[in-house]
Amino acid sequence: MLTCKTYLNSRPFCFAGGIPISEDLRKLRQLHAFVLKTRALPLFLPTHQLVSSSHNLGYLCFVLNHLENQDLCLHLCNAIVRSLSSNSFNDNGTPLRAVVLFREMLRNGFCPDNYTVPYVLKACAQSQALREGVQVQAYAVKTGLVYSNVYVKNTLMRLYAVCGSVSSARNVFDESSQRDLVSWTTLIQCYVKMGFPREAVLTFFAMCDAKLKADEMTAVIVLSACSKLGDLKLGRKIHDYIFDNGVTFDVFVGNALVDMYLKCGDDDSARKIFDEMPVRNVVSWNSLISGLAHQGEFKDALDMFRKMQSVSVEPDDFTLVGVLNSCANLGLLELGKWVHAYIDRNRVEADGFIGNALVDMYAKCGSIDQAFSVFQSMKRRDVYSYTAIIVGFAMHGEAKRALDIFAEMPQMGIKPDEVTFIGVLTACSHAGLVVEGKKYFEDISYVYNLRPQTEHYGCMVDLLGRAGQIEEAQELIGNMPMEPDAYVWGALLGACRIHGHVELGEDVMKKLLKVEPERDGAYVLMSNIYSSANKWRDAVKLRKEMKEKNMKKTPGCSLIELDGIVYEFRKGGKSHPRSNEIYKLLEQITSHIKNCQNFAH
DNA sequence: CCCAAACCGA
Repeated sequence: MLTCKTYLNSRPFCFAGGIPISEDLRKLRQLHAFVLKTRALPLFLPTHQLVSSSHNLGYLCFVLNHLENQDLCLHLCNAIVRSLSSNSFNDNGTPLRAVVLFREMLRNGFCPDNYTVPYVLKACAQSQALREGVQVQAYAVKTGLVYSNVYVKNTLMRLYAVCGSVSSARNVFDESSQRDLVSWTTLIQCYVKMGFPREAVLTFFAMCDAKLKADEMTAVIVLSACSKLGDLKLGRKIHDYIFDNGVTFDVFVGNALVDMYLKCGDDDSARKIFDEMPVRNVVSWNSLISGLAHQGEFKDALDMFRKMQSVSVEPDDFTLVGVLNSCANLGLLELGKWVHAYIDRNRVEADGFIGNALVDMYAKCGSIDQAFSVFQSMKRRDVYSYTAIIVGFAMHGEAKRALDIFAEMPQMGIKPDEVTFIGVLTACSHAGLVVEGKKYFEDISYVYNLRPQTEHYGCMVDLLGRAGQIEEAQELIGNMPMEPDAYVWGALLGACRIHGHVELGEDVMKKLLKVEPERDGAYVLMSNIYSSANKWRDAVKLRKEMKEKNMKKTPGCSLIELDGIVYEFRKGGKSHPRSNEIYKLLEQITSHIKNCQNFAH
């Protein structure tokens, strides 16, 4: 005789996957027998136990259908659907089992209700199962749930949001006037995720017009839209809104504010918020570190990383990517290696973001072989991995290796993006591969269906210009579908310098000054052209003009790390204690190089 | 039912 004791004695927390099917089935049979006999469930049967039987959802449904109390039946199914869709229980395709149960419910004559549907939809959203979700939607439309229950509506919007369909989410939103804060927030979120921050902010304002007040979640999402727009004025406005409307300043809001201020270029406000946060978590530190790195303030980013360690906050992937990025841009190979060792100690393999950041770091720090070995050891490589190593080889003058790696991409099923082609074209440019470069440039549009950007034209002008094909470079500029920018003109002016075209140079300088009047690059290049043509008077005149205009100097700057100390050298700077000796040596090297050049000619 | 942050560039 089966008693409830039998059930209570079995392990209460055996989840599916942990137990063999046979035992699962045996338990269901026991349950089946019990239900058939009593038309009731054993007392105190925990839901977990039912969930653990979820390998046989059809059978489970069938069993439950024999219960006398049909309300209880539905209630149990809902509990199971709910736990199948919950976060704590969603490895290896568990969420989709919620859909299976939903189907079994219909097959067994249950009527899924306003508790079932949102959770099934949530499960679909988790697995990005749009096809299944749409079928559930059909049910929700047929039963009218979509119109009568705002939870159903919101989870449906959420499904479309994660599947990337703004218009469908918007349709659901528009369909009935029953909307709450979550509906608005989900729509705003959808816009941000799909790369329409402007629409997100407009929707937020529409929400305000509809007399709804944002909560912390809405605030966080709208702030992230401001970050993406880099619109400081707007960001401040949202900050004021948060303050005026009593939105709780929790750690999420704080983090979002730090992120927003940094992405909008207001470091001081970001630091102020950070300092005043009553509670901080690793994300707070990450926002600060990656935000500073994003602004190009790599040294500050690393200072914050040290501070973070001094208060014993464990770095996560996001932190390490920010740190590696800073190392890459400062050339800090030693710290980069330390991070690499840290990763090896704390995880199995360096893939994804971390692996890509490592490849980039080693490449930028001059260890191209290390970069390549990390690249090769990665189990999964994406377009970022490939681009990082291609750009790395290109920077190191190894055009052939760069192009060989590029040729591998199609076989691996990875489509190059715009940045990849920057790497490919610079590789060609440095190696003087004009014919190949032209071919790759054509391929951008005709093979890969991408649109060449101003940057790609810049590379091509550089490539043609260096090779002395100035007319062709000019022709290319003439055919550009967009306005040439400073890089394009700069590349052409650089070519004029290399090949000594004074008159054309003067022309190009004017064009360059038009698009970039505030920088000194055009003057510097042009005065070099004059000097090499022995037109000293023109050169001096230009230098004088430059001084009068008081323009922004592009600081020539390099960093070198020695025994863990970073030395920063600026053009003309004398900050180093032994700068006299350094300049003397530099002069010797320069004259040595000049001698070699003369010898070569 | 809705919460933030990261990797490739001339």
